[in-house]
Amino acid sequence: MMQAYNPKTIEKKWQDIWEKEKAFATSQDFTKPKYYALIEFPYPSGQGLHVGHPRPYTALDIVARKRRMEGYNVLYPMGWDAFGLPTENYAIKNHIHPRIVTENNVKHFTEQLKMLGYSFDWEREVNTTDPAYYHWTQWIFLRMFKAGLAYKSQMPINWCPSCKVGLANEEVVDGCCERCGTPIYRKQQTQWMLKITEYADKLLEGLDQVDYPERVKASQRNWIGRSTGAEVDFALKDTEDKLRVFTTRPDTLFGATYMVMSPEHPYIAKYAERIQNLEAVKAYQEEAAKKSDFERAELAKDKTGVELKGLTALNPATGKEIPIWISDYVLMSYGTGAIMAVPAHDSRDWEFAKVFGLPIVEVVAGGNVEEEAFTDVQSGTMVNSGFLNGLEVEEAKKAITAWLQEKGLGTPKVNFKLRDWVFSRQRYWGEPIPIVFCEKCGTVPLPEEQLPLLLPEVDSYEPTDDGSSPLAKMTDWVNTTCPCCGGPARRETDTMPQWAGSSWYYLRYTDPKNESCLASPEALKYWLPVDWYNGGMEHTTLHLLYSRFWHHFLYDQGSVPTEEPYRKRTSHGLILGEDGEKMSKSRGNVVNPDELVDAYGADSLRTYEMFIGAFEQHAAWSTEGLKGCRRFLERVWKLGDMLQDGEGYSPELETKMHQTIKKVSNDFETLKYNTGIAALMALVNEFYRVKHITKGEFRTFLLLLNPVAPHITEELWENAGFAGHCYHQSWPVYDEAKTVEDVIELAIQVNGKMRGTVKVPREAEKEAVLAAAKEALGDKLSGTLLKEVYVPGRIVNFVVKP
RNA sequence: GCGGGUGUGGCGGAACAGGUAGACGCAAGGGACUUAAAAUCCCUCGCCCUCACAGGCGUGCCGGUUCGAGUCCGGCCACCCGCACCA
Repeated sequence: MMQAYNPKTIEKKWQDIWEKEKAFATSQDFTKPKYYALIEFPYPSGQGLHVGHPRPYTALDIVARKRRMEGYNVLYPMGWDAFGLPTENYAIKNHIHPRIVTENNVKHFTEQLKMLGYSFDWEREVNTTDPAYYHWTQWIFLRMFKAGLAYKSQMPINWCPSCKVGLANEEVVDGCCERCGTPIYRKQQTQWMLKITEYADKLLEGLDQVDYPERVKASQRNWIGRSTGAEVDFALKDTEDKLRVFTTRPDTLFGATYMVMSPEHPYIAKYAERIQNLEAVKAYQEEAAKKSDFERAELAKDKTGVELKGLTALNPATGKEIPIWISDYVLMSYGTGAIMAVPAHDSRDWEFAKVFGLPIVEVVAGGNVEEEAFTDVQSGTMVNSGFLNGLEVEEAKKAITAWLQEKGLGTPKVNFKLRDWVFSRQRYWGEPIPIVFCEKCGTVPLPEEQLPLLLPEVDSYEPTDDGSSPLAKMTDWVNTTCPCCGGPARRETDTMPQWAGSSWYYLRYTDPKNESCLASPEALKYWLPVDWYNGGMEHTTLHLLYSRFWHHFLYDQGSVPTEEPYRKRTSHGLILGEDGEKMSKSRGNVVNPDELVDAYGADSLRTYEMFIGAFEQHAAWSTEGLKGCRRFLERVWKLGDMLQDGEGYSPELETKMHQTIKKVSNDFETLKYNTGIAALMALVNEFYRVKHITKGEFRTFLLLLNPVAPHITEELWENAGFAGHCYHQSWPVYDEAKTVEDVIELAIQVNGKMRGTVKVPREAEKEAVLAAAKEALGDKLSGTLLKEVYVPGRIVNFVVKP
């Protein structure tokens, strides 16, 4: 009888051995087959890890450990996405430098991760706040600037009055700041922008060549929001001017009975003199400006607007004079900021027309436009549309577009919902933007040799109410000389958003200490693309899209060898609190991994997190369930007591062994960790049932369990006197032929209902099986036999008429 | 509204490619061991009827295909997530 299972001592013991032996260091041998497994690097918050973190980390740790045993050179790195607001806010509140806060948090996270026994290559740790790292973040920015993809723009931004920072559209949720929940409002400010829209099509097309879950691809496509249609010019009556609109339904042009401009449309000022009801118009504009985007959307139900009296347009198809309205249901930021309204075939226009009594003219037959807008494009025939009459919608689109082009009235056009990325933050704890403003030379990029541009020490990290960065107060730093002419110049004082550093970190892991480039071409060529990238669904439209954009750009620059960064992406489900609600401090349902590891051990926690349920689905925490996994490992621990000599598998377990190797091998590849572990539990139950285990069986079992529970398996391996360590061994192989029993139990049905079973040799002839089945049924089989169904290895079914 | 997903015991969840629904685990009940408790071990565990055997019902609902449907097809319902006056 060996000692009791004590995870505390054995886990520490093996973690020390792995560290000392550099057990999981990535090989520099580029001739070996490679495998790059990546998990999203964490933001080192003050709270430390919660039980949600280990789920994806363990999942890919299993893959990484298995791949090493299969002979791959594995890169499984870890790092820190350490710039960001919470650290800065904590620093402000407690008067500590954010760098110190970050160091402490990173230290805490590192201890926690090491305590869980992950096989990360800690030699390749990266930290986005390290100047040696953000050197290259700045470098990429400069490259974008030189390529014309980074530009400064005076524009309304999403301003969070609490964080005192401008936000990207992606960071605004329900009109509120994603971080603090404060309602945002629009504020005019000069901002750095990245032209992600230039890559909209590439980002869309790239999705076809990668292995992402459908829901991830769908949200990216939806976010990019490509729509095809046409731009059409409507002449303004009694002017030389035209009002341009974008429409996806040029086929309905004959039904355009009025037009609507956004309240921000420049024509309102341009034609102010003509507008007879200018006061009412201005009042409406002011009202609209006061509303946040959120309020605009919330009040969407009721259409409001004002007609521009004195300014009308001509429908190019009908030649009829039609009124122009302004309404906040038309957005200045999409299309041309103006629309042609076709109330019969657009539900928003229909509602507006009903409110203001505007004419509704049906041009696609098939619905009842008095009741509701008919928006179907699949069925329906053109009517009231001159030369389009009788055509189907799709044909009409082509015909009218050709006609518009011929007459010089319009052109085909593609629009995207995707907007350029607001890249400035008026904050301290971020990468300085390496740009200088010179009166003579204008906006000047810092020469690459001057990188990294270090974040200067400041007295206060407080953001300013006027919207300028804390760096603006550092006059010593701000005032500099122009790299171009040597004259006086000022530095850009905004910093980059947190998304910058995380947009390329996976590249740095391949060559983390390189001082002359972001990573050597040899390393990139060998390691890219990332073979498997797991992360949260919440990063699907932000991080994942941004990093793909940077990667496509770097590919165009010749800096990386692949178009797409990630070959395969998976998303883990959240771990919810025991109450089934999302874990949060305010709900008080947060579970701390430190206490769990202390009470049950890292191997138990790892096993439970993988056993908790389907990996891609959310799962509620259960400490009872964790205890069950600890119980399983206790049973594993005691297998040693039943150990018998024998290198092979005992006859009664041979099939089960081969089946289990097959099942576990497959399940660990396909995110089905829960059933893989279930198979290992079932195998242990078998060992207990037969009350013995051969050395050969024990070896195989330990190796299969090793990626999940690495500490206990190494300890048992050593205790059993096996040579070397588990992590030196090859992954067990199975013989397909031996995964099937020689004698199988067949189900027997009568008229499709289960009526019994029969044991027959696997290779038995049909006649023999049917005879055996009949005998097994006995007098349960009565009536006229109509049909006998025998599917070898599956089922026997007798169809009878009673 | 658009897009994606999910519905199976008291619970988390299994079920290859249409072939014995409920693997594995949790909880619960019973028993053994113990002065006792914990731990451990053994048994039971979808619902109804039955002492038991046998039987009937059962994978959100209705219908279809099939010898046979949790799985395929058609039509619904409910819930969750993402996006949303994007023209």
